[in-house]
Amino acid sequence: MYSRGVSTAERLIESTRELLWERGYVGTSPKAILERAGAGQGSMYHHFTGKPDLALAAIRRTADELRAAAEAVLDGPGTPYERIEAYLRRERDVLRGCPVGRLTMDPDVVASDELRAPVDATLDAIRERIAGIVEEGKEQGQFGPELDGEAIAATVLATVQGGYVLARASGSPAAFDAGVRGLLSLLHPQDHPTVRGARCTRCSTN
Amino acid sequence: MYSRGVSTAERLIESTRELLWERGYVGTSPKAILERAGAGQGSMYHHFTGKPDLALAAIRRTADELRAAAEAVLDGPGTPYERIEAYLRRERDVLRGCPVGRLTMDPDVVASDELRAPVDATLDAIRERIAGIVEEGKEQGQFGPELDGEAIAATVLATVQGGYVLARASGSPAAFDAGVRGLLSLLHPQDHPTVRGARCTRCSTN
DNA sequence: GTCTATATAAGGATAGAC
DNA sequence: GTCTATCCTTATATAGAC
Repeated sequence: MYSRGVSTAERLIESTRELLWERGYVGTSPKAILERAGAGQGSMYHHFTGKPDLALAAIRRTADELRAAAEAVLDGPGTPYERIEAYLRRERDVLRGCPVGRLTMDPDVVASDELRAPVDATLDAIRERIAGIVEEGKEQGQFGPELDGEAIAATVLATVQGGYVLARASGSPAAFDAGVRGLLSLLHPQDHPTVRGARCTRCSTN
Repeated sequence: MYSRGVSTAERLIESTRELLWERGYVGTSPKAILERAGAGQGSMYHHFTGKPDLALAAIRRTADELRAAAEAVLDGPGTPYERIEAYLRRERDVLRGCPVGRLTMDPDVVASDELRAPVDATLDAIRERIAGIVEEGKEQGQFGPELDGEAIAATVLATVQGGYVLARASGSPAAFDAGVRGLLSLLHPQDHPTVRGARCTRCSTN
């Protein structure tokens, strides 16, 4: 329960963010939000028109935060491969799942263009960023020319989002880590010792 | 609404399966189930002890069905690569998501060992089957020896589960297809024209 | 076995006092 | 701005008639 020096509206949004992450939209009631925020009914309906309005504010903030965090890693130092690896291995509370991705399993979120928009925008932005990095890697010869940036980016993002599913199903982060490891092994640019300068046409590195 | 020649218990289970797929566990009420099944309160509490009990029957059936369908494709004809490709490309109603995987985003399902068990068992069985196929492919030289069957299997499954997330976020199956395409391009065993029999150490095919 | 009450709590929102 | 009181609907379950 938030309290010190923070506005009530702020506490409502933060409590909603937590509950949306833990229980999703359909699983989160105004009552639960109010209890966690330490506020009464009146406060919520004073600052927001209702549950969807408050959820929208919470989702927007969560989506923006996730996008910024992902882009910080992707725009960090290192080769294209290293930046993708950094993204895949970045610290995660795997069993909690993705606070943005989980919303796509919420029927009421998907049914609302307004609630779904921030989710879509964030995943799409990260995907585009990764696609660009893959294209960079192709230019530098780190990735083979047969790779399609957009497709690989979708695979990278899907591996993360699906990794959460496998981890939560088994109750252990191991499957998430395995999925990431598998993907990195497929992406890995290796030294290709060839005879007499012969070049592996697939990998296009020497 | 089911009716002809099917028992009430059967109609309750099938209605629950549909609703769990559409709205998840927390989003599905006994009332909605009864309406869809065309049954009254009494019938449900006669055949089942309550919502969790009915949901368990529904989840078990859905999990068993999915497992059988996946294994049918994975045990089909073709090379290891082709069988994995067949699994990845098998017909799916992408925007509906995975009826089993989506349950991992349900707080009440994950909180219950009993409800989570069939979900875990099914995903795990498919993963093991794929891992075995990858190992087969390594023995046959179709996949490089540096690949780890368990890890690749997790990547394959995660790409599918995560593909649903991306597709539902964007409201289009395109991202799912892109993720699959990306993964297949990474897995693809290609002819490696080399000079003077030089061998690409990564791909271990000629 | 199935139905129609009935019961208690929770979901979601409004009204009006302070 | 915040609170409490109140409202109507739904969620989940029980009781008892047929």
